[in-house]
Amino acid sequence: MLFTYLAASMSGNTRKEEIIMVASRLFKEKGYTAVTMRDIAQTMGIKAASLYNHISGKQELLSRLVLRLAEEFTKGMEAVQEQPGSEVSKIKRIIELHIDITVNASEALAALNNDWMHLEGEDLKRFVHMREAYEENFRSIIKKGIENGELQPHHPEVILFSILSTLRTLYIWYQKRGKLDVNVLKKDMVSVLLRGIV
Amino acid sequence: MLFTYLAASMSGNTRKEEIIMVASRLFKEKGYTAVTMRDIAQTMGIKAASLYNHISGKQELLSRLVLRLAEEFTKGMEAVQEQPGSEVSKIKRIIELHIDITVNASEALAALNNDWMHLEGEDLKRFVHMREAYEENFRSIIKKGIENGELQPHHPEVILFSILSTLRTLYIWYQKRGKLDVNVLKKDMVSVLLRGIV
DNA sequence: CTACAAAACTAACGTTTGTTAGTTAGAATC
DNA sequence: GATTCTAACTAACAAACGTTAGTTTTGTAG
Repeated sequence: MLFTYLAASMSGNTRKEEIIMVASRLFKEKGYTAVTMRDIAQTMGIKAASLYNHISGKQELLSRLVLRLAEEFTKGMEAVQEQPGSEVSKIKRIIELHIDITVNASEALAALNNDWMHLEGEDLKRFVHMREAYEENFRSIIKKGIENGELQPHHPEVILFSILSTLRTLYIWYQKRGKLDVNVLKKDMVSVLLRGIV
Repeated sequence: MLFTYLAASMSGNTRKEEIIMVASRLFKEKGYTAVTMRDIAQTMGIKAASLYNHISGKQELLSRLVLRLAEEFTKGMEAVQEQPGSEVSKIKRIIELHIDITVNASEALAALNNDWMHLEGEDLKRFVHMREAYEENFRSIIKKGIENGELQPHHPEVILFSILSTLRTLYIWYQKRGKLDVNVLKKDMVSVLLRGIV
Protein backbone atom coordinates (compact mmCIF):
# COMPACT_ATOMS: atom_id res chain seq x y z
CA MET A 1 0.00 0.00 0.00
CA LEU A 2 1.26 3.43 -0.91
CA PHE A 3 1.63 6.22 1.64
CA THR A 4 1.40 3.89 4.61
CA TYR A 5 4.16 5.61 6.51
CA LEU A 6 2.72 8.95 5.50
CA ALA A 7 -0.76 7.93 6.58
CA ALA A 8 0.49 6.64 9.92
CA SER A 9 2.27 9.89 10.55
CA MET A 10 -0.72 12.00 9.57
CA SER A 11 -3.10 10.23 11.92
CA GLY A 12 -0.97 11.44 14.82
CA ASN A 13 -0.94 8.31 16.94
CA THR A 14 1.96 9.36 19.13
CA ARG A 15 2.29 12.65 20.97
CA LYS A 16 5.31 13.45 18.87
CA GLU A 17 3.35 13.07 15.65
CA GLU A 18 0.62 15.24 17.08
CA ILE A 19 3.16 18.02 17.57
CA ILE A 20 4.46 17.60 14.05
CA MET A 21 0.94 17.85 12.68
CA VAL A 22 0.18 20.99 14.63
CA ALA A 23 3.47 22.49 13.51
CA SER A 24 2.73 21.74 9.87
CA ARG A 25 -0.61 23.51 10.11
CA LEU A 26 0.98 26.60 11.61
CA PHE A 27 3.93 26.54 9.21
CA LYS A 28 1.48 26.50 6.35
CA GLU A 29 -0.25 29.65 7.55
CA LYS A 30 2.70 31.79 8.60
CA GLY A 31 5.86 30.07 7.48
CA TYR A 32 8.53 28.33 9.53
CA THR A 33 10.36 31.39 10.84
CA ALA A 34 7.23 33.25 11.87
CA VAL A 35 5.92 30.35 13.95
CA THR A 36 7.32 30.22 17.48
CA MET A 37 7.60 27.25 19.78
CA ARG A 38 5.17 29.09 22.04
CA ASP A 39 2.67 29.23 19.17
CA ILE A 40 2.91 25.49 18.68
CA ALA A 41 2.64 24.80 22.40
CA GLN A 42 -0.36 27.08 22.82
CA THR A 43 -2.18 25.37 19.96
CA MET A 44 -1.61 22.07 21.73
CA GLY A 45 -2.73 23.49 25.05
CA ILE A 46 0.62 23.07 26.79
CA LYS A 47 3.69 25.16 27.58
CA ALA A 48 6.58 25.60 25.17
CA ALA A 49 9.07 23.82 27.40
CA SER A 50 6.89 20.73 27.44
CA LEU A 51 7.46 20.24 23.74
CA TYR A 52 11.04 19.26 24.48
CA ASN A 53 9.91 16.09 26.21
CA HIS A 54 9.01 14.84 22.74
CA ILE A 55 11.23 16.54 20.21
CA SER A 56 14.80 17.76 20.09
CA GLY A 57 13.96 21.24 18.78
CA LYS A 58 12.29 23.35 16.15
CA GLN A 59 14.62 22.13 13.43
CA GLU A 60 13.51 18.56 13.93
CA LEU A 61 9.92 19.55 13.21
CA LEU A 62 10.90 21.08 9.90
CA SER A 63 13.23 18.32 8.80
CA ARG A 64 10.76 15.56 9.67
CA LEU A 65 8.05 17.27 7.64
CA VAL A 66 10.15 18.13 4.64
CA LEU A 67 12.38 15.08 4.30
CA ARG A 68 9.59 12.61 4.91
CA LEU A 69 7.65 14.13 2.06
CA ALA A 70 10.63 14.51 -0.23
CA GLU A 71 11.28 10.78 0.14
CA GLU A 72 7.70 10.06 -0.79
CA PHE A 73 8.18 12.00 -4.04
CA THR A 74 11.46 10.27 -4.75
CA LYS A 75 9.92 6.84 -4.24
CA GLY A 76 7.01 7.81 -6.46
CA MET A 77 9.28 8.97 -9.23
CA GLU A 78 11.26 5.73 -9.07
CA ALA A 79 8.06 3.74 -9.43
CA VAL A 80 7.09 5.81 -12.47
CA GLN A 81 10.46 5.23 -14.11
CA GLU A 82 10.32 1.49 -13.64
CA GLN A 83 6.88 1.27 -15.21
CA PRO A 84 6.64 0.38 -18.90
CA GLY A 85 4.61 2.47 -21.34
CA SER A 86 4.67 5.75 -23.19
CA GLU A 87 6.23 8.92 -21.87
CA VAL A 88 2.80 10.57 -21.77
CA SER A 89 1.53 7.78 -19.55
CA LYS A 90 4.45 8.40 -17.20
CA ILE A 91 3.61 12.09 -17.01
CA LYS A 92 0.05 11.12 -16.19
CA ARG A 93 1.30 8.99 -13.33
CA ILE A 94 3.41 11.87 -12.04
CA ILE A 95 0.40 14.16 -12.04
CA GLU A 96 -1.55 11.55 -10.11
CA LEU A 97 1.33 11.14 -7.69
CA HIS A 98 1.30 14.82 -6.86
CA ILE A 99 -2.46 14.85 -6.40
CA ASP A 100 -2.34 11.82 -4.11
CA ILE A 101 0.31 13.40 -1.92
CA THR A 102 -1.52 16.72 -1.94
CA VAL A 103 -4.69 15.08 -0.70
CA ASN A 104 -2.89 13.12 2.01
CA ALA A 105 -0.42 15.73 3.24
CA SER A 106 -1.46 19.17 2.07
CA GLU A 107 -0.16 20.86 5.22
CA ALA A 108 3.34 19.45 5.00
CA LEU A 109 3.56 20.44 1.35
CA ALA A 110 3.61 24.08 2.34
CA ALA A 111 6.77 23.52 4.38
CA LEU A 112 8.33 21.59 1.53
CA ASN A 113 7.59 24.35 -0.94
CA ASN A 114 8.24 27.44 1.16
CA ASP A 115 10.50 26.55 4.06
CA TRP A 116 12.98 23.99 2.79
CA MET A 117 15.69 26.67 2.72
CA HIS A 118 15.59 26.82 6.50
CA LEU A 119 16.86 23.28 6.78
CA GLU A 120 20.41 23.08 8.07
CA GLY A 121 23.58 21.11 7.38
CA GLU A 122 23.17 17.61 6.07
CA ASP A 123 19.38 17.82 5.92
CA LEU A 124 19.56 20.77 3.55
CA LYS A 125 22.08 19.04 1.32
CA ARG A 126 20.00 15.89 1.16
CA PHE A 127 16.85 17.80 0.29
CA VAL A 128 18.44 19.85 -2.47
CA HIS A 129 19.95 16.72 -3.93
CA MET A 130 16.62 14.90 -3.92
CA ARG A 131 14.85 17.85 -5.47
CA GLU A 132 17.38 18.21 -8.27
CA ALA A 133 17.26 14.50 -8.99
CA TYR A 134 13.49 14.60 -9.13
CA GLU A 135 13.46 17.46 -11.61
CA GLU A 136 16.17 15.84 -13.71
CA ASN A 137 14.21 12.61 -13.96
CA PHE A 138 11.08 14.50 -14.94
CA ARG A 139 13.03 16.49 -17.51
CA SER A 140 14.43 13.39 -19.19
CA ILE A 141 10.93 11.92 -19.51
CA ILE A 142 9.82 15.11 -21.23
CA LYS A 143 12.84 15.12 -23.53
CA LYS A 144 12.23 11.54 -24.55
CA GLY A 145 8.60 12.41 -25.21
CA ILE A 146 9.62 15.21 -27.52
CA GLU A 147 12.16 13.05 -29.33
CA ASN A 148 9.71 10.29 -30.16
CA GLY A 149 6.99 12.73 -31.17
CA GLU A 150 4.59 12.23 -28.26
CA LEU A 151 5.01 15.84 -27.14
CA GLN A 152 5.04 19.16 -28.93
CA PRO A 153 8.59 20.37 -29.67
CA HIS A 154 8.66 23.08 -27.03
CA HIS A 155 11.63 23.93 -24.86
CA PRO A 156 11.60 21.09 -22.28
CA GLU A 157 12.26 23.58 -19.52
CA VAL A 158 9.03 25.45 -20.25
CA ILE A 159 6.99 22.26 -20.18
CA LEU A 160 8.66 21.00 -17.02
CA PHE A 161 8.18 24.27 -15.24
CA SER A 162 4.60 24.77 -16.28
CA ILE A 163 3.50 21.32 -15.10
CA LEU A 164 5.56 21.28 -11.96
CA SER A 165 4.59 24.71 -10.72
CA THR A 166 0.93 23.87 -11.15
CA LEU A 167 1.30 20.62 -9.24
CA ARG A 168 3.39 22.16 -6.50
CA THR A 169 0.88 24.89 -5.81
CA LEU A 170 -2.09 22.59 -5.86
CA TYR A 171 -2.13 22.30 -2.08
CA ILE A 172 -3.18 25.93 -1.79
CA TRP A 173 -6.26 25.46 -3.94
CA TYR A 174 -7.27 22.02 -2.86
CA GLN A 175 -9.29 22.78 0.30
CA LYS A 176 -9.85 26.44 -0.47
CA ARG A 177 -12.20 25.17 -3.17
CA GLY A 178 -14.43 22.69 -1.37
CA LYS A 179 -12.25 19.61 -1.85
CA LEU A 180 -13.54 18.26 -5.12
CA ASP A 181 -13.44 14.50 -5.69
CA VAL A 182 -9.91 13.19 -6.15
CA ASN A 183 -10.63 11.18 -9.28
CA VAL A 184 -12.42 14.06 -10.94
CA LEU A 185 -9.53 16.31 -10.07
CA LYS A 186 -7.00 13.87 -11.52
CA LYS A 187 -8.92 13.60 -14.77
CA ASP A 188 -9.30 17.35 -15.11
CA MET A 189 -5.69 18.11 -14.26
CA VAL A 190 -4.34 15.56 -16.71
CA SER A 191 -6.58 16.92 -19.43
CA VAL A 192 -5.76 20.57 -18.79
CA LEU A 193 -2.02 20.05 -18.39
CA LEU A 194 -1.61 17.73 -21.36
CA ARG A 195 -4.16 18.89 -23.89
CA GLY A 196 -4.55 22.54 -22.90
CA ILE A 197 -7.73 24.51 -22.57
CA VAL A 198 -8.66 25.78 -26.02
CA MET B 1 4.53 53.89 -21.12
CA LEU B 2 3.70 50.96 -18.90
CA PHE B 3 5.65 50.18 -15.72
CA THR B 4 7.13 53.65 -15.51
CA TYR B 5 6.63 53.91 -11.79
CA LEU B 6 7.84 50.37 -11.39
CA ALA B 7 10.90 51.04 -13.53
CA ALA B 8 11.72 54.19 -11.62
CA SER B 9 11.51 52.33 -8.35
CA MET B 10 13.64 49.46 -9.57
CA SER B 11 16.49 51.63 -10.73
CA GLY B 12 16.98 52.71 -7.13
CA ASN B 13 17.50 56.42 -7.66
CA THR B 14 16.93 57.42 -4.05
CA ARG B 15 18.56 55.90 -1.01
CA LYS B 16 15.17 54.71 0.14
CA GLU B 17 14.58 52.80 -3.08
CA GLU B 18 18.01 51.27 -2.74
CA ILE B 19 17.03 49.88 0.63
CA ILE B 20 13.78 48.53 -0.75
CA MET B 21 15.64 46.80 -3.55
CA VAL B 22 18.13 45.20 -1.20
CA ALA B 23 15.29 44.10 1.06
CA SER B 24 13.43 42.50 -1.84
CA ARG B 25 16.50 40.50 -2.77
CA LEU B 26 16.91 39.20 0.75
CA PHE B 27 13.18 38.55 1.20
CA LYS B 28 13.27 36.45 -1.92
CA GLU B 29 16.03 34.24 -0.56
CA LYS B 30 14.94 33.74 3.05
CA GLY B 31 11.47 35.18 3.42
CA TYR B 32 10.33 38.31 5.24
CA THR B 33 10.46 36.99 8.81
CA ALA B 34 13.88 35.40 8.48
CA VAL B 35 15.48 38.60 7.21
CA THR B 36 16.58 40.99 9.95
CA MET B 37 17.10 44.71 9.76
CA ARG B 38 20.75 43.97 10.51
CA ASP B 39 20.91 41.71 7.47
CA ILE B 40 19.57 44.47 5.27
CA ALA B 41 21.91 47.04 6.78
CA GLN B 42 24.94 44.81 6.42
CA THR B 43 24.18 44.18 2.76
CA MET B 44 24.08 47.94 2.26
CA GLY B 45 27.30 48.43 4.20
CA ILE B 46 25.74 50.48 7.00
CA LYS B 47 24.38 49.90 10.51
CA ALA B 48 20.81 48.82 11.20
CA ALA B 49 19.88 52.01 12.99
CA SER B 50 20.87 54.06 9.96
CA LEU B 51 18.05 52.50 7.96
CA TYR B 52 15.57 54.45 10.04
CA ASN B 53 16.77 57.70 8.53
CA HIS B 54 15.04 56.57 5.34
CA ILE B 55 12.20 54.27 6.27
CA SER B 56 9.71 54.02 9.09
CA GLY B 57 10.34 50.33 9.78
CA LYS B 58 10.45 46.79 8.47
CA GLN B 59 6.75 46.77 7.71
CA GLU B 60 7.10 49.65 5.31
CA LEU B 61 9.58 47.68 3.23
CA LEU B 62 7.13 44.83 2.85
CA SER B 63 4.09 46.94 2.16
CA ARG B 64 5.86 49.10 -0.43
CA LEU B 65 7.03 46.01 -2.27
CA VAL B 66 3.79 44.10 -2.16
CA LEU B 67 1.22 46.85 -2.67
CA ARG B 68 3.14 48.56 -5.44
CA LEU B 69 3.18 45.32 -7.38
CA ALA B 70 -0.39 44.41 -6.58
CA GLU B 71 -1.49 47.72 -8.03
CA GLU B 72 0.47 46.98 -11.18
CA PHE B 73 -1.46 43.74 -11.59
CA THR B 74 -4.75 45.45 -10.92
CA LYS B 75 -4.06 48.15 -13.49
CA GLY B 76 -3.01 45.49 -15.99
CA MET B 77 -6.19 43.51 -15.46
CA GLU B 78 -8.30 46.64 -15.96
CA ALA B 79 -6.57 47.32 -19.25
CA VAL B 80 -7.25 43.77 -20.39
CA GLN B 81 -10.92 44.03 -19.53
CA GLU B 82 -11.38 47.26 -21.45
CA GLN B 83 -9.80 45.82 -24.56
CA PRO B 84 -12.11 44.39 -27.25
CA GLY B 85 -11.62 40.92 -28.70
CA SER B 86 -12.05 37.27 -27.85
CA GLU B 87 -11.70 35.83 -24.36
CA VAL B 88 -8.70 33.82 -25.51
CA SER B 89 -6.97 36.99 -26.65
CA LYS B 90 -7.59 38.46 -23.19
CA ILE B 91 -6.02 35.43 -21.55
CA LYS B 92 -3.04 35.87 -23.84
CA ARG B 93 -2.70 39.45 -22.67
CA ILE B 94 -2.85 38.34 -19.04
CA ILE B 95 -0.07 35.85 -19.64
CA GLU B 96 2.02 38.60 -21.23
CA LEU B 97 1.24 40.91 -18.34
CA HIS B 98 2.62 38.40 -15.85
CA ILE B 99 5.72 37.82 -17.91
CA ASP B 100 6.38 41.55 -18.25
CA ILE B 101 6.08 42.09 -14.51
CA THR B 102 8.21 39.03 -13.81
CA VAL B 103 10.99 40.34 -16.02
CA ASN B 104 10.85 43.82 -14.49
CA ALA B 105 10.36 42.95 -10.82
CA SER B 106 11.19 39.32 -10.20
CA GLU B 107 12.54 40.00 -6.71
CA ALA B 108 9.45 41.76 -5.44
CA LEU B 109 7.25 39.00 -6.79
CA ALA B 110 8.65 36.65 -4.18
CA ALA B 111 7.39 38.90 -1.41
CA LEU B 112 4.02 39.21 -3.08
CA ASN B 113 3.67 35.46 -3.37
CA ASN B 114 5.17 34.29 -0.10
CA ASP B 115 5.05 37.11 2.42
CA TRP B 116 1.83 39.01 1.82
CA MET B 117 0.34 37.40 4.95
CA HIS B 118 2.79 39.38 7.06
CA LEU B 119 1.20 42.63 6.04
CA GLU B 120 -0.71 44.31 8.84
CA GLY B 121 -3.97 46.18 9.33
CA GLU B 122 -5.27 48.17 6.40
CA ASP B 123 -2.45 47.08 4.09
CA LEU B 124 -3.38 43.44 4.53
CA LYS B 125 -7.05 44.14 3.88
CA ARG B 126 -6.27 46.12 0.76
CA PHE B 127 -4.02 43.41 -0.60
CA VAL B 128 -6.46 40.58 0.00
CA HIS B 129 -9.21 42.60 -1.61
CA MET B 130 -7.11 43.34 -4.69
CA ARG B 131 -6.06 39.74 -5.01
CA GLU B 132 -9.61 38.45 -4.78
CA ALA B 133 -10.80 40.98 -7.32
CA TYR B 134 -8.03 39.99 -9.69
CA GLU B 135 -8.89 36.32 -9.49
CA GLU B 136 -12.59 37.03 -9.86
CA ASN B 137 -11.99 39.05 -13.01
CA PHE B 138 -9.82 36.30 -14.45
CA ARG B 139 -12.43 33.72 -13.54
CA SER B 140 -15.21 35.55 -15.34
CA ILE B 141 -13.12 35.79 -18.50
CA ILE B 142 -12.63 32.03 -18.36
CA LYS B 143 -16.33 31.41 -17.75
CA LYS B 144 -17.29 33.56 -20.70
CA GLY B 145 -14.76 31.71 -22.83
CA ILE B 146 -16.32 28.38 -21.90
CA GLU B 147 -19.85 29.67 -22.54
CA ASN B 148 -19.12 30.86 -26.05
CA GLY B 149 -17.15 27.74 -26.93
CA GLU B 150 -13.67 29.24 -27.10
CA LEU B 151 -12.48 27.09 -24.22
CA GLN B 152 -12.88 23.43 -23.34
CA PRO B 153 -15.73 22.83 -20.87
CA HIS B 154 -13.54 22.15 -17.84
CA HIS B 155 -14.24 23.33 -14.33
CA PRO B 156 -13.28 27.06 -14.52
CA GLU B 157 -11.51 26.74 -11.20
CA VAL B 158 -9.09 24.14 -12.55
CA ILE B 159 -8.23 26.28 -15.56
CA LEU B 160 -7.82 29.42 -13.47
CA PHE B 161 -5.64 27.69 -10.94
CA SER B 162 -3.46 25.93 -13.46
CA ILE B 163 -2.69 29.09 -15.43
CA LEU B 164 -2.30 31.33 -12.43
CA SER B 165 -0.03 29.06 -10.44
CA THR B 166 2.26 28.69 -13.41
CA LEU B 167 2.44 32.43 -13.94
CA ARG B 168 2.89 33.19 -10.26
CA THR B 169 5.84 30.83 -9.93
CA LEU B 170 7.52 32.00 -13.09
CA TYR B 171 9.82 34.35 -11.19
CA ILE B 172 11.63 31.36 -9.66
CA TRP B 173 12.49 29.84 -13.01
CA TYR B 174 13.15 32.98 -14.95
CA GLN B 175 16.77 33.69 -14.02
CA LYS B 176 17.58 30.21 -12.75
CA ARG B 177 17.39 29.22 -16.42
CA GLY B 178 19.62 31.70 -18.21
CA LYS B 179 16.99 34.39 -18.79
CA LEU B 180 15.64 33.39 -22.16
CA ASP B 181 14.37 36.10 -24.51
CA VAL B 182 11.12 37.65 -23.33
CA ASN B 183 9.27 37.35 -26.61
CA VAL B 184 10.25 33.73 -27.05
CA LEU B 185 9.12 33.05 -23.52
CA LYS B 186 5.76 34.74 -24.14
CA LYS B 187 5.14 32.71 -27.26
CA ASP B 188 6.08 29.43 -25.59
CA MET B 189 4.04 30.12 -22.46
CA VAL B 190 0.94 31.08 -24.41
CA SER B 191 1.25 27.98 -26.53
CA VAL B 192 1.85 25.60 -23.63
CA LEU B 193 -0.83 27.06 -21.39
CA LEU B 194 -3.50 27.35 -24.07
CA ARG B 195 -2.87 24.44 -26.39
CA GLY B 196 -1.17 21.97 -24.07
CA ILE B 197 1.88 19.85 -24.71
CA VAL B 198 0.73 16.70 -26.51
C1' DC C 1 0.75 0.66 47.87
C1' DT C 2 4.61 1.34 45.65
C1' DA C 3 7.66 2.20 41.73
C1' DC C 4 8.28 3.97 37.46
C1' DA C 5 7.82 6.27 33.25
C1' DA C 6 5.49 9.72 30.57
C1' DA C 7 4.29 14.32 30.14
C1' DA C 8 3.25 18.25 32.01
C1' DC C 9 4.89 22.33 34.82
C1' DT C 10 7.79 26.84 36.62
C1' DA C 11 11.67 29.59 36.17
C1' DA C 12 15.20 31.19 33.93
C1' DC C 13 19.20 31.50 30.58
C1' DG C 14 21.61 33.88 26.83
C1' DT C 15 20.60 35.71 22.15
C1' DT C 16 18.46 38.01 18.76
C1' DT C 17 14.95 41.11 17.31
C1' DG C 18 12.94 45.76 15.81
C1' DT C 19 13.39 50.11 17.23
C1' DT C 20 14.64 54.70 19.67
C1' DA C 21 17.64 58.44 21.28
C1' DG C 22 21.24 61.26 20.85
C1' DT C 23 25.54 62.40 18.29
C1' DT C 24 28.73 63.32 14.43
C1' DA C 25 30.89 64.04 9.80
C1' DG C 26 30.39 66.05 5.41
C1' DA C 27 27.91 68.53 1.77
C1' DA C 28 24.76 72.13 0.26
C1' DT C 29 22.52 76.53 0.98
C1' DC C 30 22.08 81.09 2.66
C1' DG D 1 31.37 81.85 7.52
C1' DA D 2 27.20 80.29 9.69
C1' DT D 3 23.39 77.24 9.09
C1' DT D 4 20.76 73.56 7.58
C1' DC D 5 20.30 68.95 5.65
C1' DT D 6 21.59 64.34 4.76
C1' DA D 7 23.07 60.16 6.18
C1' DA D 8 25.85 57.86 8.78
C1' DC D 9 27.25 56.50 13.68
C1' DT D 10 27.24 54.47 18.95
C1' DA D 11 24.63 52.82 22.66
C1' DA D 12 20.94 50.91 24.47
C1' DC D 13 16.16 49.24 25.35
C1' DA D 14 12.21 46.17 25.91
C1' DA D 15 10.25 42.33 23.97
C1' DA D 16 10.43 37.89 22.00
C1' DC D 17 13.08 33.98 20.74
C1' DG D 18 14.76 28.84 21.24
C1' DT D 19 16.19 26.20 24.74
C1' DT D 20 17.74 24.10 29.42
C1' DA D 21 17.28 22.60 34.22
C1' DG D 22 14.85 20.98 37.78
C1' DT D 23 10.27 19.81 39.71
C1' DT D 24 5.54 18.15 39.93
C1' DT D 25 1.59 15.73 38.28
C1' DT D 26 -0.61 11.77 36.15
C1' DG D 27 -1.47 7.29 34.74
C1' DT D 28 -0.01 2.34 34.74
C1' DA D 29 2.19 -2.11 36.01
C1' DG D 30 4.15 -5.04 39.69
